[in-house]
Amino acid sequence: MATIYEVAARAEVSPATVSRVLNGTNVSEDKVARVKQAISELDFSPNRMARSLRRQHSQIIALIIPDIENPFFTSVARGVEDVAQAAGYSVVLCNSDGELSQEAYYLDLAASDNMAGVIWTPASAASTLGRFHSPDRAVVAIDRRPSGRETDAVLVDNHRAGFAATQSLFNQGYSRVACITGPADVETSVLRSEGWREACRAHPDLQPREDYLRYADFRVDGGRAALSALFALDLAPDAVFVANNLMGVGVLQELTARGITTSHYGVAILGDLPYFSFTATGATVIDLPAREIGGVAARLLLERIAGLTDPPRTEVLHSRVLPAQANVISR
Amino acid sequence: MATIYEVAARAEVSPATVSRVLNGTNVSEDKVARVKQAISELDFSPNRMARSLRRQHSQIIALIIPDIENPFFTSVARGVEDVAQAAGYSVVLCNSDGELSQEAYYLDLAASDNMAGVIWTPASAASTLGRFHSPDRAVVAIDRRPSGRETDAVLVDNHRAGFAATQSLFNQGYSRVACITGPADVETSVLRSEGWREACRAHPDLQPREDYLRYADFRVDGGRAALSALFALDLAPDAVFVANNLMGVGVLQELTARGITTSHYGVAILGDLPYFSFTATGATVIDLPAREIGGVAARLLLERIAGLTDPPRTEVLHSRVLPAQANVISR
DNA sequence: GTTGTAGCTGAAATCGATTTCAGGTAGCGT
DNA sequence: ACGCTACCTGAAATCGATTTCAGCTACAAC
Repeated sequence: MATIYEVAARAEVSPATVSRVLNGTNVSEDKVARVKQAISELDFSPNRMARSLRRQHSQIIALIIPDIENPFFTSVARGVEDVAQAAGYSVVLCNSDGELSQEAYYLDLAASDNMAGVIWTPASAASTLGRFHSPDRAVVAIDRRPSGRETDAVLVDNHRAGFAATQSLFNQGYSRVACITGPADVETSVLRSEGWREACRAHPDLQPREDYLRYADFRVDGGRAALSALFALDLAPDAVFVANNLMGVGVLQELTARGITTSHYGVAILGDLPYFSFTATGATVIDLPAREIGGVAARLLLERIAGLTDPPRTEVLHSRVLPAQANVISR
Repeated sequence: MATIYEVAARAEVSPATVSRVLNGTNVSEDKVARVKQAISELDFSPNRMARSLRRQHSQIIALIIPDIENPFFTSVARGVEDVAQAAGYSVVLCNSDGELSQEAYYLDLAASDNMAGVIWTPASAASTLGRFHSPDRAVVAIDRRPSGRETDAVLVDNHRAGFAATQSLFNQGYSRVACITGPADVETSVLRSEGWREACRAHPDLQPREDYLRYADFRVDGGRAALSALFALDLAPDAVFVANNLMGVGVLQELTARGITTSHYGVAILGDLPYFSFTATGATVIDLPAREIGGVAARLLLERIAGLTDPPRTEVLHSRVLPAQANVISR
């Protein structure tokens, strides 16, 4: 691959001038023309490693998420990529698997690779930026916030979504509504379950039963096990609010296994599963604007990369309750 | 962030020695100790851009796929990432959207970024590596092959899978089996439909009808439209083999919309949809080992990066027909 | 005692861009 | 004519590692 020196030689200018042409600063017209000519003749494209080394940051954004096989994060990734790519940045995908050690590994990587910025879903409330923490490093949190709140964040209205989901179950006539949420040390989990709790309180003849609240792991099997445990209670609930999409799958699996249909058992799931649309699960789904979340996060990050120094901002996007049947044959 | 020079100064050795410690070559024990001490005191980690510039390739692998929101490719990505990460490489995710221009953009990027290698699903049979083509660049194709066949490839037994899927529909008692496959210029599409054709031929009292073969786009809507068109034929088919998972969703949508169930209409889908397991779609699913494909591709790529110069290799992984009910309540 | 070999070590070159610094030229005002 | 900007330009330093090259030491063999 050609270098800037070969271009310079061919155009009979100095490498500095070539660089200036590349970066659009003041160069006389005839030299610009000669350089462009040489560039195309040599099929030259600048070496990004050399550029990054000199500039002290690369054109790469790290996206750290807990599970790339969860369609929610896939859509987020898509949103991030669309915006990032349009701005000339590439996205490195990093699976933390929800583990602090993996997360720390990737943050370290982002630092030693001088990546332009990081968009991440902190694995837990205990997550920290480690060595990536620095005033001039761009960071945006997605879906949850890290322990120190000093970064930009893009969130959904978790509390309200939990409330609305639970509410809709009451409206459907159920009275003993349980809640299966994520790990207790994840902010998102807690907010969603508090939405549930509040909706229960608002219900006149019912106190929220604490044994109706189950902390699981945001995964299929965890959701399934949690529902199983709920069934073992003396007075089992007759409906359940599930705080993420995968646990929702687990719940539906368990119901199917027990031969129970959603016409007899209320299910509201926070977060959708694309391509499920043709099956009548009968569950109420609260739609999360995943792709938009990614897009907004990327935009905030790019602003930081460009040097914005405003105090941390938080964008809250809204979820949307889909009526129990709307997920049938839509799309 | 500390540099190798600061470490050298603190350990009272030359930068060269620090580098040697970092890379595990001959250094006396006491200096190794001093250097390690200094490294940990300064919390030093080497700047990967500088390293990449000097070494002429980075520790980054590009993964170019047509659709990150397709669970098949998501699983592939997961498989690639697991293997790559264990070897100290990161994965940059690139969505080509099946378009040659996007694909070319990312290949260019991989070249100008001196990425260690590329794993890709060529957008079409017309895809070429462009400027990334070079004897000492590592490349592995996944799922399909590019026009020149000079790279390693990881494929599935497309022809056989198409044959088996079709066969299973005949075995279930259907006799007019149609086929909905992908674009005609994609190798994978063609092989799968040829599997279908052969299975039809093998059936004594039936010639494969060419109007039963539909080329679509591997997407939901395309599958749906294709089935719709099949229904419009004089003698409509009574079963259909669908050549990928998303088109399978489209087909199931269309059937649901028409109030037809899979007990009256045969459906065999090549490629599964994770998390669908709890719904009894009644469709026969041919499982593809997506994650394994990614893992194998990454392994082949790493071998090339390490300098292997054998002639191009092709690994074929096997699909597996799941009986029509096995996808209910599994997992 | 001399020579040879093996193993360490540091100085300096190198990777390919960007950027600073120090001119050089041209045009304009007085 | 002289001085002042304003604008271009190229030489050289720079980013932070790796790697070559040559020198040094220590020890063994003859």
